[in-house]
Amino acid sequence: MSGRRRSRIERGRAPAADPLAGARRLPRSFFARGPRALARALLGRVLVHDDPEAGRLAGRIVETEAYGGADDPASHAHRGRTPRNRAMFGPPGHAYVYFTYGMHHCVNVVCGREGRAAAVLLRALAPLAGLAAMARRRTPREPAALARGPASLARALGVDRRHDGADLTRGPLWVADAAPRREGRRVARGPRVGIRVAVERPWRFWLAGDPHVSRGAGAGPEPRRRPVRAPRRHGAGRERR
DNA sequence: CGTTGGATTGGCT
DNA sequence: GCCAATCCAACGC
Repeated sequence: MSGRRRSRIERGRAPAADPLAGARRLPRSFFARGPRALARALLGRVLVHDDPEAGRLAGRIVETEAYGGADDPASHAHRGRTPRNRAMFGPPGHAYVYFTYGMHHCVNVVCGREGRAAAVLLRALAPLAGLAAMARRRTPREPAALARGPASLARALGVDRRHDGADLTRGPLWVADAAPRREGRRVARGPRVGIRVAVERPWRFWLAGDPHVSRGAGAGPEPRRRPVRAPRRHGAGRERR
């Protein structure tokens, strides 16, 4: 949120000629914070992949999930460093891309400080550029579904294991600070999708009402804002991070 | 070295 | 709503 000066972005409807005009690449410092804070801060920013072949592929981040390290039983880094999760322990501002289910890739943004595992899983984007190229690689071609869901998102942007460990502050894969950021939407949160442990930690964040947010396998269509009795413990039972 | 199941998805019962 | 697809990381022996 620096007051950068730029001719006012098109207000109201505007030709999406170049949705990234004037966009700045987010610096390392932006990623140097805890996963929950970053998960929120990333909402509304734009993930960009200047693909050597497909050209510019980009979408606004509308859904994220925070993952910690040893303290987070749902994290890949829960049991320490391994060949797969090593990027999670590296410096912030890099990508942690993993392969799963024998066919899918998922993209994370590494955060926090080097040596301590933490990352934010990118779960859904509102496509902004390269829609045609994205549609070419995706099965449901409906625009709203092109990058809905972590594996769909990776597929749409052409991100795979080659990007594991990539520096987001330098390479073709980066995060832009582009307006309009949230279009007035509030940030909603709920349990992480597909996670069976630490369900009491609502570390999934999304822009309320955004049509590009994933259904969340089994987490219900539009998660409730407040599951009536959310045992919010005070004092004891408080965990770090 | 064998086994288990996954931060998922799309198509079909 | 259910389940197969399809690889391989993590873990147990």
